[in-house]
Amino acid sequence: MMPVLRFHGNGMAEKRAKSPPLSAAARQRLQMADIARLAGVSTSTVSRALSGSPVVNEETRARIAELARSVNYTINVGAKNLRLQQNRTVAVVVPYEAASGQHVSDPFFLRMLGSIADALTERGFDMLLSRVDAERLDAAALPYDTGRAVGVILIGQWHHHDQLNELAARQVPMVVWGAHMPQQLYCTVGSDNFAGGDAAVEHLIGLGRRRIAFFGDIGLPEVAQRHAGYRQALTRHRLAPDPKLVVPMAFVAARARAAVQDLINRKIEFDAIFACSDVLAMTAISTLRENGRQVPADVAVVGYDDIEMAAYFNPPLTTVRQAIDAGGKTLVDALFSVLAGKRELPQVLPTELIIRSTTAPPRTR
Amino acid sequence: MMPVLRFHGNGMAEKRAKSPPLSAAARQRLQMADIARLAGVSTSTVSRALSGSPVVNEETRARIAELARSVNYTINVGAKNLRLQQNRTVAVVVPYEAASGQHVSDPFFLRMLGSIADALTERGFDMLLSRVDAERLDAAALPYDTGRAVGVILIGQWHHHDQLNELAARQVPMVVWGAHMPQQLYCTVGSDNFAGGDAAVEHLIGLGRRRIAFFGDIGLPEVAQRHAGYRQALTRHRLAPDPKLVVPMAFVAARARAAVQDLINRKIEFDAIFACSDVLAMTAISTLRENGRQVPADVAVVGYDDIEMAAYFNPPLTTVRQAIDAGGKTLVDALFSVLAGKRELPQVLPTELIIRSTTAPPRTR
DNA sequence: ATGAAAGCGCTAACAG
DNA sequence: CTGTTAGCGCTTTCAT
Repeated sequence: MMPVLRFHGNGMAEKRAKSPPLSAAARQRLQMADIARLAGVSTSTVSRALSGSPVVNEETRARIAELARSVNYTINVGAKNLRLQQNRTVAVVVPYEAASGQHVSDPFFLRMLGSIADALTERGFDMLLSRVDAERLDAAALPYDTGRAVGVILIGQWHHHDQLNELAARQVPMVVWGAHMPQQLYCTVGSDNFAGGDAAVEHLIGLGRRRIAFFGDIGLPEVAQRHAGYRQALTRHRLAPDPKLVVPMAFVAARARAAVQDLINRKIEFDAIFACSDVLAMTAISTLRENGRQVPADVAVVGYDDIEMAAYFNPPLTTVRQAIDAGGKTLVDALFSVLAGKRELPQVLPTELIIRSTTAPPRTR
Repeated sequence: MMPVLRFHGNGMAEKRAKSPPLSAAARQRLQMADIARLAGVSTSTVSRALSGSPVVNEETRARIAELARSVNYTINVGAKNLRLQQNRTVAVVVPYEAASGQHVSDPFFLRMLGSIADALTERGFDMLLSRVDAERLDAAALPYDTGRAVGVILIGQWHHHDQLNELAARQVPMVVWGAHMPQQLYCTVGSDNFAGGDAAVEHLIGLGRRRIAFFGDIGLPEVAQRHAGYRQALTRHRLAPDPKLVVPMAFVAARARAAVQDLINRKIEFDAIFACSDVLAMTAISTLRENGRQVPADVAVVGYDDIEMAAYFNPPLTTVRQAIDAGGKTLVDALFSVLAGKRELPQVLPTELIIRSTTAPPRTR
C-alpha cells in the first residue's frame, strides 16, 4: 500500500511527511485526490462516482468504487460535513453525580444508551457520548455549540431543571429523558412515573401492606413523581404517609443497604419497600435477609426498571417496567422533530407493573 | 439574538436563509466572522484571541473572549480539525451479538465505557460510540476510515480474532479489550484471565469442592483463558475435568438459569459453579435456591467482574475482580501510544479474587 | 460525461 | 499587534 504515496504530485507527499504531531499514522490516510490520481480522473468525478451520481459513466463509476474499496478509502466525513454544512452526529450526554462519588453503572443507563444508539444508527447518525457533572447540566450543550453535533439527548434532569430551561431558551436542539415539569421549555420523554409509583403502591396495599417505605432521591423530578404516585395511593386508601419511611438516596447500592439497616436499627416498622431502581430493591432484599427478615413474608418489595436480573433474582423481583427500548426510539424521534423546527410536546411512555414473587399474596400469619 | 444576523455583510444572511435541509436551527449558529464583525476586528484576531495566543493585545483578547461567551460562541471543531489536520475523537466500539439476540446490558460494559470516557476526557478527547455486529468486527474500523476518529477502542474480541488481525495489518490504530493471543498483530489490554480462573477454582478446591461447573462461552478468548485456568487448577489437584460440567453460554442471565436447571434435571452432580460474569453467578444462585439447594452449603459459587451488586447480593458474592477503572485508562494510554507510532505491547492487568460468602469454609456434614 | 474553480469555517504563515 | 491570504478535503456550480 505504501507505493500509493509515490503517486502524489505537486509536493503532497512531502507536505504529508512533515507534520509530526500525534499521528504519523493519521497523516497517511489517503484522500480523494489520491483516488483520482490512481483512477486517472479528476476529484470531481471521484466525488460523483462515490456519491452514486447518475451523471457519471457507469463503467467509470464501478471502476472508481472498486478502487476505493480495494484501498479502504472512505470519504472524509469531516470535510464532507463542512462543505455540505451538514452534520450527522447526535450528542448523548450522561450526567454523573460527582458528589455521590460513585460512577453510574446501573444497567438502566446502558440499556438506554443501547436503545438510543440503535435508533440513531437506523437514521444513519453517529453518537457522540459524553459525561457531564450533574451539577453543571448546561455543559451538555457544548457538543452542539462547537458544531460537533446537531443536537443533544440528555439522560435525566437531575437537580437542574433550571439549567435545562436556559439551554432551551438558547434554542439548543435538545431532548431530555425525564419527567414532564410545569413551565418546561424543553422537550422531555419519560415514563409515566406517577402512574408507576401509584401502581406499585396500590399493589402493595392490595396485599395488605400498610407500612410502605420509599427509597429514592426525591430531588430528582422522576423520583419526585414516583413519590407523588406513592402518596396518592396511600391517600386513596386513607393511609397516613409516614415521613420516617421515606428515605432519600442516590441510585447507589450501598445506600439501600444502609437504609434498611438504619430502619431496622431504629426499630421503625415497615412491611414493604418501594425502591426507585431494581439495584436498590435487590440490595434491600439481600440486606433484609441478612437481618433475618423474609421477603415477601415479612417485607414485600417492588423495584423499578425491570432490568435483566430482575426476573432471575431470588425471589424474582416485582418491579415497574420502563419501556426503555421505546424510550430510546422516542427520544431520537423527538430530537429530529425538534430539529425539523416543530414544537415537540413532552411524551409520557406507559409504565407496567410486573408482578413476580417479592410481592406475594397477603401474609397468613 | 436575532439582530446579530443583520450584521452580516456580503449576502451571508441570504445564503444562510436559503438552505432548508434538516436544520433551520443548525444554520443559525454563528461563526467566527460574526464575532469578528461584532468586535470590529478580523477573524485572525478572533482566532488568536480565542486560542489564547500571547501575541494579541490582552485588552482585545479579553473583549473578544467576553463577547464570544456572551453569545455562546464556540469554535467550530469540525472546521478547526480540518484546517489543523487533527482530530480529537476516539471511537469506542461495543460489539453486540445479533445471534444471541439480547442486547448487552451487563454492568461491566457500562463501567468500562465510563472509565474510558473519563480517561479520554482527561486528555481532551471526545468519544464516538458505536455498536457493531460481533460477527463483523471489521466494521469497527469505519469511524477511522472516514476520518471521524483518530483511533479505535474495541471492547472484546468475541469470535473474530482474525478480523482484528486484518485491521491491524491495515494499520488501523486500534486497541482491543480482551485476551492476549498468540500471533496477534493488534494491541490488547485485558485482565489476567488465566490467573483469575485459576485463583477462583483453586479457592473452590481448597474449600473441598470437587465437582466444579464452568459457565461461559469458551469461544471467546477471554473466557477460554479463564477456562484454561480452571483446568490448570483442577489438574494441579489431580482432579479429572468433566466435560459435562462445562456449560457454554453467552453473557445472558437466562442461559445461566437454564444451565442450572438442566444440570439438576440431568442429575449431574456438582458442588460448585465458576461463572464468567456476576450476572450469570447471581442468576445461578437464585435458580439453585429455587431448587432447594443452599449456597454455599450445597453449592459454592464464584462470579466474575465484581460489579456493584456483588457485594450487596445475598449472600455476598465471591468473585474475581477485574480492574475496570485501570482498564479504561490503560486502553486509552495504549491507544495513544499506538498513535504515537510505538509498537505497544499487550498489557495484562492483575485480577483479584474477592472472597465473600458464596464460598464458605468446608461443609461440615 | 468530465474538469476547473470556488468555498464550507477555520488557522497560520506572511506582511505590514 | 493586526490584517490579508491561502488552503485543510470535500462538493458543486459552471464550463467544456
